[in-house]
Amino acid sequence: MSAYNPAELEAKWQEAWEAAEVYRTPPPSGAPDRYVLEMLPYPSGRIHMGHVRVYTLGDVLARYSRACGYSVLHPMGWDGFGLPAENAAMEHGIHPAKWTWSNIDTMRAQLRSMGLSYDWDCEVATCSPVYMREQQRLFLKMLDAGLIYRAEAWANWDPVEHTVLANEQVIDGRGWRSGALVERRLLPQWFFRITRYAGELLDALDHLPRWPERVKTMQRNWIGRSEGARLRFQVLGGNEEIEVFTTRPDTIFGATFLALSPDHPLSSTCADTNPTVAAFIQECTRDPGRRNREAAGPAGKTGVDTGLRVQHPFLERSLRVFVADYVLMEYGTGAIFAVPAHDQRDLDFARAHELDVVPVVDPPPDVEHPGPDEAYVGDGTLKNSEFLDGLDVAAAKQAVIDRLGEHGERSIQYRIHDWCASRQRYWGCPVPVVFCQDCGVVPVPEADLPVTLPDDVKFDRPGNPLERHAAWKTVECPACGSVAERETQTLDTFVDSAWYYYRYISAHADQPLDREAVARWCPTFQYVGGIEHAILHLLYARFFTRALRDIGELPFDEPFDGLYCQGMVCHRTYREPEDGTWLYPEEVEASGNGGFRRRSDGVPVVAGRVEKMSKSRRNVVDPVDIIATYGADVARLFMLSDSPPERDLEWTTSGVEGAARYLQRIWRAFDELEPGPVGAAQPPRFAPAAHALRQTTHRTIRAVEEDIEAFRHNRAVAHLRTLSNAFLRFDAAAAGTGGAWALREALETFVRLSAPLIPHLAEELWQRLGRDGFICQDAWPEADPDLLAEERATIAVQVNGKLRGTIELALGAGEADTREAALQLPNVIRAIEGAEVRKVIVVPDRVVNVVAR
RNA sequence: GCGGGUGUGGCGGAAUUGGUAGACGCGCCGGAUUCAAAAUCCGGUUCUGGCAACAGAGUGUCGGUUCGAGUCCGACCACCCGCACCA
Repeated sequence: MSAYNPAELEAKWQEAWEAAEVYRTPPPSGAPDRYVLEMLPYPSGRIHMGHVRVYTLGDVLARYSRACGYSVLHPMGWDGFGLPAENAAMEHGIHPAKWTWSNIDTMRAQLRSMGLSYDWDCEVATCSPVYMREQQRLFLKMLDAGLIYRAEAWANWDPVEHTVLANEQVIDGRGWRSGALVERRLLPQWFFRITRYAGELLDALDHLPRWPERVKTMQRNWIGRSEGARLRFQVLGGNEEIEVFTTRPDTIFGATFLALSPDHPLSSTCADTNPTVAAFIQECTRDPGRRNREAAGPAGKTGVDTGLRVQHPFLERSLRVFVADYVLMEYGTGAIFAVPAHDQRDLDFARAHELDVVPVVDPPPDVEHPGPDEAYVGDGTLKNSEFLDGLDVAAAKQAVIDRLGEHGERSIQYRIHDWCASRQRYWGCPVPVVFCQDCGVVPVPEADLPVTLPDDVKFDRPGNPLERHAAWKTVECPACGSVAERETQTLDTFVDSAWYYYRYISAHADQPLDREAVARWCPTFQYVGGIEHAILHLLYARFFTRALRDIGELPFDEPFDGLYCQGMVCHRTYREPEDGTWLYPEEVEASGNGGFRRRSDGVPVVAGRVEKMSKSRRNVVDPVDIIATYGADVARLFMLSDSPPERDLEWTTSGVEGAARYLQRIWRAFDELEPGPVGAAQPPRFAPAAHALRQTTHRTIRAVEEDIEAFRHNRAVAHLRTLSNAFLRFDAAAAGTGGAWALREALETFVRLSAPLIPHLAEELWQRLGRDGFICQDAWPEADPDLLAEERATIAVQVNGKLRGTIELALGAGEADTREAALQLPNVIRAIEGAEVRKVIVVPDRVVNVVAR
């Protein structure tokens, strides 16, 4: 007997798998196809526990699916472009390409050590020239189709990263990666026309039953559909019109003024002649922090009168026009009509500027009337509104829209904006166009693709080195041959990740997509990844799929049939007591009585909250160390045990050691137990103990398959442990007839069921059971229905709903027998003594409830 | 403010969807083994009372429906997440 030595055993099986190419994607065979996909990693240089968790989840599904007879595609790749490579270049003088490719090599080896069943033949790195070429081809096709355009736009400028950010990448006014306060700059940018698909992207969410509800909710909110009307107001004494969007056309008679965004074109027109307006606009531009941020009460709303007046569409009255900082250019038309009585923001502004408040909606009688500084936004009955008087809000909206005529029409407004996808960075996919003095924007010809990045760049100062690279930048115009300039902006890395999962299938194609292969595997059966991509990446991928459909590359709409978002991997934080610096877990040990102390000097350590593993808090455990110490199977098993995959998981030493102890015990059990010979015929009869083991075996099959399919891996592990508990205490010799056979069945079944979770150990145990071939290529066992059924039922007996005992009867015992047996329980007799039995409820095979008083 | 989620032993979590609350594990306690320890094995472990049989309480709080509620309904509390001056 040998000891369980994961390092040796895992290396051995990884080599054997590779030599036999067991994870190669099978050619079409008539078997059903399944595409199992996990979000590709950024090649930071080291895998972390979050990777271990996602990739284990995906791998379990891939392996389980193969066992169930599916042809499985399970690829992996690298999100190769991105800022950390440039930061590394600045800090350490390493070229981003070299840094990235060497990180990819390291991480590939680390992923291999996890025993993941990838077909590396499909591997894709988004920073490879081939990927760039195909992405640039797609870019030009989309540009041609009008799905991409270039426009001067207010951009979110990250002063730390020296680049523009998409709205989605600005969180609380700060860059999502740098955390720097974002500035506003007017720049020419490339946009993807995602708004063209706003309605479709929203409606299609209703047809994604295997997506988490919260992700769909987040996307719905992000797309932000509002129904209402567009209204045009004629400016008095001029020929301009001001167009506004409103969701409350019913309140038009309560409108007391109009307000323009400081960024509204008309605001700048006014500024030309009106110094007050000019000063106000300048103030707003200088301090972007004052906007996009809610400020409560009248003090939070500033603005100035433009002196303009507009005509009310239904009244002889005219309305004043203000420029107000609470009106956002980014939403609707950048102008509003203000109804202070029924909109809190308008009311705040009106109070600050002493403007009229005209209530036009009476709350229903049972609703409390709002205070003087409180706008009423609920339903009610219209008043002071001419032809609307007496209507409710919904009817009034309809009536106003019907009467608008030339003044406006029904309109649907979305919150989502076109996707600003250009970045002023080096390490990204170049936008394949050149600018020519005479010809304007000219696409790079097909034959000249890919536009690659120059190698000879320096990162000695901030900004985009492409702009400073004259030799690279200067080109001949493809159209007229005169001197032109390359676009120096590169694409947001979210463009790369918006379609990589199609490229896996097309990795060797000389065109962006291998349509036949894509049609075979897509949409993806299951996508697994982090919730942090709920909006950005997943929305872009959904958009890209539709865009590709519309340029004729794809025959379907949605990329991912199923989506699963796993929880974070967390760990307790520790701080040094005096100066509060964070301590790594390996610097800390338990000091008994629940406390912790520093390993080096025994000084007590302050134990903080359990938080997501992060380098800044040092509460990280390196998967490479864990795999070296305990093995990949232990790491995988621990990841799957205890916590349901969608919840956060707390990494603990005792937890890993528990998983390691368990695998050791299994290892020993396979040495010590004595199952029957391989391939022996099933005995005609089984002694009771053997029969009971078989029942446990077959019930475990059913339970584990249900658990894996429902992503309840923690339960699958619990059920496997129940099975192993059963065979560990099983004595084949003492069991009698069929004992050895039942034991072999239990052990083989255990190996089959656990193979998706702990693939290396499973192979080894399979071999030691005397079986040939790879378990990872073997079939999932089938549960025998006869063994799933119970023969006897334990029935709870209650008196007035309180449990007083249980009786055991043959399954299917009649109501009368059940009732009689229950009433004979001494405990029941005692409990109903002196009371009158009024009713006895009998649920066969389940429960008896005696109602007595 | 709007939207979504979660709340069960000391801890992670189970509970066939209205029918024995606490599966499985971590931790802890006791025992065996050992000169001793580690490892391993056996037993116990929701709380309170009791040697025990057993009794009482118990799934965030309060109420309701029901023979019976962790599960269904209503109100509330706490925490977490997303969005947020979105007209």
